[in-house]
Amino acid sequence: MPGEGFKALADPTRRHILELLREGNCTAGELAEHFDISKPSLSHHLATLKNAGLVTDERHGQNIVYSLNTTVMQDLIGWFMGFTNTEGDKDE
Amino acid sequence: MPGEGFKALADPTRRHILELLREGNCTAGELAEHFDISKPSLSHHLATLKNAGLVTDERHGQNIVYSLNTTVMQDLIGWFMGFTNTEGDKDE
DNA sequence: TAGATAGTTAGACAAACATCTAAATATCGA
DNA sequence: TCGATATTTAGATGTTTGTCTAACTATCTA
Repeated sequence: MPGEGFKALADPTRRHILELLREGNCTAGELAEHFDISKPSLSHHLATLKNAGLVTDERHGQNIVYSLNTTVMQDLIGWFMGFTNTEGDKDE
Repeated sequence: MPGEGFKALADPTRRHILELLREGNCTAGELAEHFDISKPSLSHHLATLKNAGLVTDERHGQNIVYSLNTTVMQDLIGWFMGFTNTEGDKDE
């Protein structure tokens, strides 16, 4: 059920996090440098993304490195794909 | 700015409306038959979708017919596409 | 024009959400 | 083990969201 994924995508900060992660893995601190919100707020957004399965985290010493989970991203894209090429489903 | 679109997609009822509209245009009343919420609530969801540009409405006599706006849908898909085939952006 | 039907707008309310500060946990280095 | 650094958890607060009922607007038909 992709519901959590869509809810996670509703917030612009979280979409921006995903865009940053697309360029490469980041620690929570590195991500925080890109935003004007407190670290606890960012941590909360990361928890939301993790809960939705969109990112994974892994501790490396003092840092926690976040990575994109493209598999779940693909699932969401799959939903959208149902809205493209609908002509093919009908009579054309 | 696709922000409104993503927010509109965050609600399961609204996603279901889009899925129904994908099969063909519907009046507000026809859509209402598929949900257990009041008509004002549904109307509010339709207004949200319309505000996001995801649907258009047109009055036909007593009825108001809602249609999918696939163009805006494509814009959202475009955002997702940035997350696929990222290998191609790098070294492969 | 009066009544019925289709749909929206207005206003209220509880639940969910984004944010903050303060405190806690985890790891590293001396 | 002690202090510094990185990050999360706890608790509070203001805003947004989804829902409702009641009332309103628009259109059709007799």
